[in-house]
Amino acid sequence: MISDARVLQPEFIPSEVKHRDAEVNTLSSVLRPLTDGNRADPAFLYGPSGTGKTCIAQFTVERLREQVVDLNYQYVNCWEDYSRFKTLYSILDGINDTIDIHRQSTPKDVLLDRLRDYTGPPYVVILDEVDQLQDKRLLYDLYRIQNLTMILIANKETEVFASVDDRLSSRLTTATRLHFNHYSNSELNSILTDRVRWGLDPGVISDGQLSQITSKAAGDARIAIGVLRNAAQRAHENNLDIISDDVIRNVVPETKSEIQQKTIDRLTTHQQALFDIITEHGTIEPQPLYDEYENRVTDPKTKRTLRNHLSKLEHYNLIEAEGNTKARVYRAQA
DNA sequence: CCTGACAGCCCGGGAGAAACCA
DNA sequence: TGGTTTCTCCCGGGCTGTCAGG
Repeated sequence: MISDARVLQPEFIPSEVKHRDAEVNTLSSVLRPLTDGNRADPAFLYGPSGTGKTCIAQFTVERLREQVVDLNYQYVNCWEDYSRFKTLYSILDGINDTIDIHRQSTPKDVLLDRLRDYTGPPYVVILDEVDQLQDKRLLYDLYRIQNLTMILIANKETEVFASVDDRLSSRLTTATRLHFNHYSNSELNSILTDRVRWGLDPGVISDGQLSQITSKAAGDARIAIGVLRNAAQRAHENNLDIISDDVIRNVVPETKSEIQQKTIDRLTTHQQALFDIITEHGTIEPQPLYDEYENRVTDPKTKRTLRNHLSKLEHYNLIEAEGNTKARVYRAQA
């Protein structure tokens, strides 16, 4: 059934990408100075999830690396490394300059100094989910590093620029912006067709079934590929020779909640409790929310901390917060 | 009432200095 | 003396109180 599981994984980067020629070309031309050993202006990739931002960034840099003799690059996910320290650490890690600072008690901002002292070949840093970075001033510091080229990735353009101070935003306005739209159904279809050809045995899934998957994916390649992967896995577990319509139908909602669950798993128990209460109620006012939280959790945190958690949940697009002032209502994401 | 910016507190943990011990 | 344990300091990060503002 499955001949190559790798190509069905979300982090797989194909050796050629489809339907993003324009984006790849634009990004390549932005990065062109690197071929002469110079730094390139920052690029800013934004658009909804599953539209290929991360993939195209990595693909383009990889391809450039094959052409350019000397080029360092590092992928940083700012969701995981959301603090200034972690992001810097991760960036330094990309040039193997962290051997002697595996520790915390290094003098303040020695990490940034390190980076300033970097004199190697051009260094490209991909900052994914950059809107999750808690201290955006870091971007300004990074911008001023010689020889460092930034590729920023986020869902919404405004999320990043809103919380950035003026010095940086005036500079970032010159950054090349690339907007990624949802894939059309036929684009998704051809992406899936490739994955099927590379990853599955011939004949296990029909064209009609692929269309069935893409129509459920709403332009999100991550969902489409995830459904394909789960369907193949499920069919394999059930000892089926081919993927049945039933399997696909069952696996669609599972895959969607699986993707959200990945986000939820990264939350602390307190954050999860808040999230659970809000989802169960649909909408809820602050006070009842606090009350219920206190009932549900041993060793509850203070209201102040809950507000921190809630704004984080909102930032992660797990909940919505309506009304800025006393009419505040928390609402589960549709 | 409720929020969000700001600042300060505390905790865990690493590092280097200091103290201790054979 | 050399090796080992303890002390002290510093950092990042989570949490909280305060406070102005809606």
